Amino acid sequence: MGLLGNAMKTFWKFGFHVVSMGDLVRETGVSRGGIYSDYSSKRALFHACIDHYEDVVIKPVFAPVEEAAAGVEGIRTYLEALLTRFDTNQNFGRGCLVGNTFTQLAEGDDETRQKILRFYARRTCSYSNALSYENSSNNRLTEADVEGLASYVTISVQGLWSYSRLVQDSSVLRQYCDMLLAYLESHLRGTPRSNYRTV
Amino acid sequence: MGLLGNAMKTFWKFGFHVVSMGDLVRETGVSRGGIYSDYSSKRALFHACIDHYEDVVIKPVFAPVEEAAAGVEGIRTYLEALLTRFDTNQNFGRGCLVGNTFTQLAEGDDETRQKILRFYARRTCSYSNALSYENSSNNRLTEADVEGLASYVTISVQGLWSYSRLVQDSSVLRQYCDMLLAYLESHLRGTPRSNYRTV
DNA sequence: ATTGTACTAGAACGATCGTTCCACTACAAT
DNA sequence: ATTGTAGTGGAACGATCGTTCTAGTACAAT
Repeated sequence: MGLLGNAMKTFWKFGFHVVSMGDLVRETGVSRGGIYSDYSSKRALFHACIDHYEDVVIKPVFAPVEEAAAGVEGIRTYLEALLTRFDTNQNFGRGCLVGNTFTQLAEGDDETRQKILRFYARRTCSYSNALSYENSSNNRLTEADVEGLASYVTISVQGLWSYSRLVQDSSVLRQYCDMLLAYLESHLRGTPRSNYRTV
Repeated sequence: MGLLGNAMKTFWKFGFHVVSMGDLVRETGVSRGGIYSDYSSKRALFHACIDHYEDVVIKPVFAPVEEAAAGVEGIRTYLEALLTRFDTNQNFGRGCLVGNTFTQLAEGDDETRQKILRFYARRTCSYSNALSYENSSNNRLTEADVEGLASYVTISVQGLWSYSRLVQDSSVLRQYCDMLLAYLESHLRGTPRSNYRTV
């Protein structure tokens, strides 16, 4: 799996401050010298892990949202994949590496903070595109409404990831996803507003 | 403000692992000996801080949800109070002490984990009671639906607290609350389902 | 065969950690 | 006036931290 992958897993599970270089040496199988020849510091390695996390963990599972014609179904596919992970993978109980990180940001660590902000901005932008596509069929919502809905999804999914770290089985998470998706559909797929007004 | 209050603030802002005993001495104004005469360890102090947090931070602002006839309005009042805090207080940017903590739980720290689980169980139970009261006027939802809705609120509010740590102004949080409350109302206050079926 | 590269295990560095201890002070109770 | 209590500032403890360094090994390229 490699240095980066194993380091990512370790940070993901325990958090930056809890993980020591000794832990990393043990979990990655790479010596101290080997780690420091590739990364200048524990923090630099951690930043690389965040990038790696977005590439190998988030990107594949998030891909359905980023398709041109994603719509609510794209978001549904994403959430289904998340729930499957929670059920079948060893990833259950870890939450989201990025989401975990910003609850333990040291003051003044603006580089990490900016990294995280950009991460969430990309998610929200993708949600916005997906929902905008869905909305384009009947234009029930204004663009501002779609943006608001996209932020709603970002924050809700943050809650979902967080909570997945705490609970033991995924049924409550599954129910949460169903309700979230029903909410999106009720906003986007219901009878267009104009019909309500003119009838 | 006292030892407990200042220690709580410090842990809240930076997280358990980042805060050192030296930080606590500086921030609380109490000497090392003074702290250790009251609490057996840093961890014991932290646990006391979580209890103190629930008492002095959560309980007052959460009270409207726990009233007998809370309903969705009780939850609205709670969320409004949260948003006001985010806007006016120095608490902005800290998130929730409990929510922050479980993203950085060390493996095997079951005592803290149980503390956190109980915290969220109490929130969900209160939401359930509040929503059950609202539902009692028309019994639109089953008891199981009300439970599901209560979990939905718990997870959503977790997302809200988390995200409050990241964003700079509260407008996106305010919008989130409005949408969440509208969702609750649409489930509880709409025309009873039986009407849809018989008409 | 030699050189260079990449890596290893682990010693060692200074710093800081949580914790304990000590001598001392302030002050209320007797 | 004496005692007891509670707390102070700060030294000191062993442990562990992130980081650097050294000596040695494996192996591909020349």
